[in-house]
Amino acid sequence: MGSNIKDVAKLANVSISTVSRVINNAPNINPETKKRVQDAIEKLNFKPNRLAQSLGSGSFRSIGIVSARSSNQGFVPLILQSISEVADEGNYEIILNNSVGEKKEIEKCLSMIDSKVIQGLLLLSSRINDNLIEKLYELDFPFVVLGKVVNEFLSDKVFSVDTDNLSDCEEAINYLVSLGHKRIGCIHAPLNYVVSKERLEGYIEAHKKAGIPVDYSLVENGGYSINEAYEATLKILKTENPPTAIFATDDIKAIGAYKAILELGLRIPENISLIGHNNYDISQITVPPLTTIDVPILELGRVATRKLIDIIEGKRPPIRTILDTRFIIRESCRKLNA
Amino acid sequence: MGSNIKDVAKLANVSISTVSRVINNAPNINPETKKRVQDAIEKLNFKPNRLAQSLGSGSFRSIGIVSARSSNQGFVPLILQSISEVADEGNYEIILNNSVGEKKEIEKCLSMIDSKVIQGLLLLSSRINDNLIEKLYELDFPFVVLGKVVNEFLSDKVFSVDTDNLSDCEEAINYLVSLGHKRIGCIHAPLNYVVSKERLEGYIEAHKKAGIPVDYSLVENGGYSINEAYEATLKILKTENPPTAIFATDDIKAIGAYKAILELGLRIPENISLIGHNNYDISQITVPPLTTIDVPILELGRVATRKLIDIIEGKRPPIRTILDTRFIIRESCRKLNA
DNA sequence: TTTGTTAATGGAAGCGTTTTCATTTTTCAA
DNA sequence: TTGAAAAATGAAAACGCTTCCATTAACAAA
Repeated sequence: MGSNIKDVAKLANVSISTVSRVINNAPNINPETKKRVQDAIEKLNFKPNRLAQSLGSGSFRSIGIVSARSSNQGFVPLILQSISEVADEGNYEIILNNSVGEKKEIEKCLSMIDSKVIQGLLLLSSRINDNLIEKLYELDFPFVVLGKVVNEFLSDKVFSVDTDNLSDCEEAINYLVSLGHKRIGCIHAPLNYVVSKERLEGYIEAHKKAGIPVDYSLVENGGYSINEAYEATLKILKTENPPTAIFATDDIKAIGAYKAILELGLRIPENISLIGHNNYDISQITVPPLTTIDVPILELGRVATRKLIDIIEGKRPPIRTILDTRFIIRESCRKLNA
Repeated sequence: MGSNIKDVAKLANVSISTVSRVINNAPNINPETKKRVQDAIEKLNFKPNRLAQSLGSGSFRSIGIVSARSSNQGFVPLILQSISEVADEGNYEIILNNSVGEKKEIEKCLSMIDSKVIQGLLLLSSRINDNLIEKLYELDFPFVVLGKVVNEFLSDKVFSVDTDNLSDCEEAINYLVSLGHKRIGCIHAPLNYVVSKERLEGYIEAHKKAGIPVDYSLVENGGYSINEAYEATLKILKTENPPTAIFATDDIKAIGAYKAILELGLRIPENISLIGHNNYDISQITVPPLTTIDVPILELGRVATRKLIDIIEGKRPPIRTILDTRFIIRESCRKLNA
């Protein structure tokens, strides 16, 4: 209990340099010496003090996760799981930054960086005017963004992993259009997040391409909670000329929409077609099951973490990686009668 | 950029000891000296190297979270938020241990402890045969468990924060009984987690007290996912003598139950009454809204984290804290006709 | 043999703090 | 006015590693 490298060195009858070499798997060690040191380590149950190692080497091997950014609560536990997986493999610790509010978030990040606690940062999403991203870029600190960086100067300089939100949302709307829908509502998330804006843009773009004018009275901010989405849906459905279909940019919002639709005595898909996004578990279980877009959340976390570790270790991974999504047709949409 | 305590000392014309004292708010510093040092710190934008501080002081000020324990995915982001809040206040970092599987989980914990990375550990739930708890207790390492410790030797020695699952589940069953229900099903989580077992026990206990025999063909393991709960409910409903009410030990499972019930052409609450547990957002939005039990998740996280920090800092907080839950009657239950 | 290389190891100087102990300075009661 | 206690500060030894540099040993080529 409480042995240090010195004790090991003494027991193995070598210098602490040699012990350090064994610990770090350095080349050019006599196999016999190595064995002797390893035996001593075992015997003393020696575990290197990570703080001392870090101070000596200059790296604590840890990555920070800026998680409060993800408005989407279903997302977080899933992605943390895959991030942990990869971080563990690379022998990195994960330090959480859950600060709420941009100011506190930035403060906490800078503090962790300045005090040498973290070697890299993973942002779980990107914002439209992302001050943190700008700061990190200026500092030349290793970081990866999950999502698109919209700042025109930075967009091709910042490492990111993402899906193609624009086109997958277009696909969803195209599908509705192909079923004959022309009045399609949209419940989106707050637009200061890039992902939210992109999804809305996909909705708009598809309309343009189909030659259908967007009726903005059918487009509502559904906030972050089921309940806000419910309210937003209600609003849309109570417009003078209500939609025949609704696209929710997130399954959780779709859940709120279900509620509103049912409450007004309408049925899905008979009266209203509904599409979600993300393919959370719950989308399979709704009645009827929800047509949605599958996002490879775990893979997103894995790829991003690998990329971040590469950057930290001086490699040059691709700047931007786009992962595929998958449109999943279930039973929440129907063909509109002519 | 990259200044250290030495630079500050030089600029302020004092020794590094004095700078250290200022940083750490030690007593007995001349206010003028202090001012001078603070100015120098500001001027050089000096931020103490946390790793060096830790090595010097022997504490990195960080707590580990064993999170993969929580089978309950809705729980994690919420509680992480409140944990972060309190940890930030106390100037502690949060390091995530998301290892899957008991063996890896224990390994990772011990490794973090041995290598001095963490000063305390928060277990997001307890298991029936909890080897990690035993190990931590033997090591006399600071830790807090969210949930009950059932090992008879340890139960009154391990710090914990919890709610009274047994009695809140009893209350739920009592309510159903008061509505005239005698055949009540139960969808529970895997019983290797204490909380799952307790909730089932509450169900059983209430039956006993009411003089109603428990029919174990109505008790099913609903696993971790909505889908497993759905399957379990289906099984219960298809028994020869199906129940008139179902208690799901978690709202997520209740969602699975909704699906199964509706699918069989039954209605809630007309044909089947349903009660959940935890009062997640979604329970308000189901049709009809779900009667459930509110658990103060955020408060649970806050109290546990405060307790852990107290332990780390040598104080003696109460061994066990029980927080109140609240039975929330909504519209998913009805009185049974005689 | 001698020389040049490479493998294997040790010594010691960091890394950037905290903390103990000693020393100097100040304060204040007698 | 003195002396003891308290306040303020500094010097230097930790803390437990990594890593650079030097040294020795081994071995092959000349």
